[in-house]
Amino acid sequence: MRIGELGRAAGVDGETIRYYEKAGLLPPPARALNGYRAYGAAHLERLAFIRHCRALDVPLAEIRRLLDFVDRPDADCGDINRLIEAQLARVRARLKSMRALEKQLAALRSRCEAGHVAAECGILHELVAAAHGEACACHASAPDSAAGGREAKRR
Amino acid sequence: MRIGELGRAAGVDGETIRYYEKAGLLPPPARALNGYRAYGAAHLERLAFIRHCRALDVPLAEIRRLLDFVDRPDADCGDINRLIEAQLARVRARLKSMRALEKQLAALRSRCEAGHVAAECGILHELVAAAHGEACACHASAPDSAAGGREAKRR
DNA sequence: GAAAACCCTGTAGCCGCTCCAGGGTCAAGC
DNA sequence: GCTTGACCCTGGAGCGGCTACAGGGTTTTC
Repeated sequence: MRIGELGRAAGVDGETIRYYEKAGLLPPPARALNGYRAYGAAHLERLAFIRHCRALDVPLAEIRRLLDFVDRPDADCGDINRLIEAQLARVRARLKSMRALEKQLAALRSRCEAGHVAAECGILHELVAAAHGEACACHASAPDSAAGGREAKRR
Repeated sequence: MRIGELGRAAGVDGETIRYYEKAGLLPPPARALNGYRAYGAAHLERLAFIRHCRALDVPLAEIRRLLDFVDRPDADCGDINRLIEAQLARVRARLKSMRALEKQLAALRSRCEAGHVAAECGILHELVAAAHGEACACHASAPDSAAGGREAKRR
């Protein structure tokens, strides 16, 4: 099948499929005489796997590692446990900071009644005051803000 | 004060401060004779405000709008309510999908006992099966994946 | 035989930074 | 006077995970 068909079957945009190919997640398919990519059932399966992992918010680099296990079924899979564990830890950390965030925002929301002018806006006042560190719970537990990644690469 | 001092005072990297200036969030400061940026107390206050909003995960574009209100204290602040409301809605949507995600991952984690080989790995099997759509709760409520932004701009 | 739908490659854009190259400046210590 | 190190400058590239577009070619449908 061609890229559009594959995309519809897996619920993925064609450009994204080409991106996965470039990123080394999908093997380059055969080409028809006109140069069009020609996919088979195996590609659909692999693509569905990738999408499912992405739905679990697993980064592409880890999906690549998972696919390695799929490709080498006799490898030891102890790492898979660790990988899932790490992903779970990431998600839980993010959840925790987001719950704190929600509280902050919910508290803010009720501080401004309609019809005001910015100078008297409770929300704005609260934000400015909080920025000074008064009564501010969220500086302590800020959201992870990109959370690591990328140490010691390049060059 | 110079950029390093400001950065230390606000807990922000100097490069980030220059980035905020380029992005139009911090007004360009005066310059010393040697070309060094020279900041005053107002800059520190504004920077602290920005960081506080970022801690609330408010996107820079919205912080820019909030700063407009700070700068024009006589403007109507009805929009601020809507802005906070929108941010809260974003956070809650993301929370919801992340809770589903956590469940999925936690369920996965117990599927593989150590010492296995990839071909028999419960996690891998589960992922592959789920990708086929069998017993998969997470396709229905996938994480927001970049969540919008960017419609109808450029050109 | 023209229009619409599809495909190709390659490149640039989004966010919010972070890092680097390749310079200049300035204070302290020898 | 000279080195060392800390700081500062500009401009540009990089991250992840796509998405969009320019500028072409092909295939299908009317």
